[in-house]
Amino acid sequence: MKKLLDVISGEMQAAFEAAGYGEAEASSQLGRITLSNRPDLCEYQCNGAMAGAKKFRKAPIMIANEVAGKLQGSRFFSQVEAVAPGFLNLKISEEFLKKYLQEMSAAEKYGLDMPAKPQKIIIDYGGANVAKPLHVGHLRSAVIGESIKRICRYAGHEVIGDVHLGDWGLQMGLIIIGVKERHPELVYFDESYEGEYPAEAPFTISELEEIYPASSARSKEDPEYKAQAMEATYKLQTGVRGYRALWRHMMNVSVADLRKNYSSLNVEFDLWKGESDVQDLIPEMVQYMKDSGYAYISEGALVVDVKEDTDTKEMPPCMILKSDGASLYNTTDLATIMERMRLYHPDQMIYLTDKRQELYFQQVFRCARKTGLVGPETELKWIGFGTVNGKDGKPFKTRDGGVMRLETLIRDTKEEMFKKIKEGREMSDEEAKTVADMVAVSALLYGDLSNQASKDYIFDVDRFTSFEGDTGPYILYTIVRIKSILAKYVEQGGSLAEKEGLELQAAASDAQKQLMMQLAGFNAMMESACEETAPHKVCAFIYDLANAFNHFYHETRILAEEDEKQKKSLIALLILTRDVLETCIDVLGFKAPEKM
RNA sequence: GUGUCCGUAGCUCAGCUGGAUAGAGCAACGGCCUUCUAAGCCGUGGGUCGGGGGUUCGAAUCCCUUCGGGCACACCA
Repeated sequence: MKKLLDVISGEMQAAFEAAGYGEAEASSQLGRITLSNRPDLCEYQCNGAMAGAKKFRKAPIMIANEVAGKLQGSRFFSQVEAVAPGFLNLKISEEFLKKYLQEMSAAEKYGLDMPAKPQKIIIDYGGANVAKPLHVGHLRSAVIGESIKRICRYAGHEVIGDVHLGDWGLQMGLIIIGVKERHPELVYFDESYEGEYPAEAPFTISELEEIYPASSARSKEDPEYKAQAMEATYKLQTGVRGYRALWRHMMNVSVADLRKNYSSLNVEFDLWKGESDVQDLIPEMVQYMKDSGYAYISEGALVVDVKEDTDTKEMPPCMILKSDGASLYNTTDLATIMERMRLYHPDQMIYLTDKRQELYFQQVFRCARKTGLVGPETELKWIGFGTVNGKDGKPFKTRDGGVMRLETLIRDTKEEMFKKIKEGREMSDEEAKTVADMVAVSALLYGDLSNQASKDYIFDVDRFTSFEGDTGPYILYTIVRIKSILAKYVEQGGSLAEKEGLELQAAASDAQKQLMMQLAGFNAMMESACEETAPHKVCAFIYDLANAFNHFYHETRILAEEDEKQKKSLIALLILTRDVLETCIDVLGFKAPEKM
């Protein structure tokens, strides 16, 4: 379905042409219509007359007048006005708007066109490491990645989400020796042991999460300890049985915990792959890079040059192997790219990481292209997100200066929300708990997603969980309000079934028209949110939509409407508003309760 | 040092393919619940869009410069 702005821009363009301003190629944009930035004067505007003034050597107001003349009686506009110095101020026809929304209601995905060629997209997000607790920073990667995945899916693409665990590096060695230190008697460390290893893990998730930071801290001060960890890492990677068995336990315990945390945020991955999955591909890849002449030894390390003539900055080579011959992050990432190309041959791979990794991904992407791992038909995209800061503007910490665990954060937010609900509403504990969880998730996700991903942002739980303003709870409240009216309508004997003559009529008030205009922008918004991988656009849209609805709500008696036809029209509008809002929060990753 | 991102109301942020009077939320103040959820709605106050220069009929938006801040710059991930 054509976007509303495109429809009316087409009409405007035709008017420019009819008035004799169509022949020049540069004028093809003259008819472009945008939302008005002066809602007191008009609903939409076109500035083409001013843009064309120079080209046609004519005063813009004269052009505007001629174009406006061509549009008198247009079925799209109820008002076309040429205003100094050359603005074309437009009001849309209620009848046309009504028809547009009727078509939109009936259309698949509310009029969002599906791509001619759906893309296969792999999105790598989450950034979780085995045996390391998730913290606030992981919230961003998970939440933004999940939303981008859902937006692209809704827009008609095939999207595969991969958590891509950090499960193979030195951190594993550190944990192994940490475990060994605490429980040297475990069979995993007995190299002469040949029997079956226990099925039960010798640690819980909390123990694991305690071991890693302790080991990590110690390795920084104690070179001997670090050497042990490196040796353990080596043993694990070369396949020592006991170490592998221990590693599998770490994986199982940790992945179960990660799943739990992610699912409490409605984050779901299709793939739980990790660095370990591509280890077997590394020798082959390294050999290929050597044989093809791309890789060479520099300062002892194996590297691939990724400089380009147009670079204005230093571009260090992409390192494939360290000088001691060991693999590193780059090696695994390149091997993963190779594997993904073989298994899925995606049209696009999207990586979501902290923005500090920008240069690193530039190197890896260039290397992958230069060496032919990725062909020109596959797009590599990196999305960097900003740091999560505390109210002081510095990286977010707990009160005592430690790292805030994601689990704690989610729990605190849910508890806080539960309290607020019990204070303000009559609700059983059980129901309040369910509602609080939903509202808390909306607060966290909306709080994050409404900011532009690339920017740092201040994480302020008090603000996100606030009942007021531009927040997740406000959006949910609006949806619940609509649901409540619809429920009452049914209670009073109405029916929401499609065949009940719930036909949208032309707007009966200005507030209603504003709401309808806002709804009509859905397909354009969703398309651009997908193209630009920008969940915050969805947030901005539903915030405007919720405002438009609440304004309309306060001016309009819906259930008390006496004209039956008009009442059904209002109900149809409510249904559409609810559905669009729910579609939007679904792509953001949260849901609305029935009551709150 | 090189590169890069950012600087908009007291605070948190939109707006940036150039358009008319720069917008929201919070905070402050004032209204609106016997009527569909007041977690709402309406209103008031609050701005050298970091500074300077340029391009343009027109600049928060484009270009240059300058100040302030964040981040990155091969054997970490």
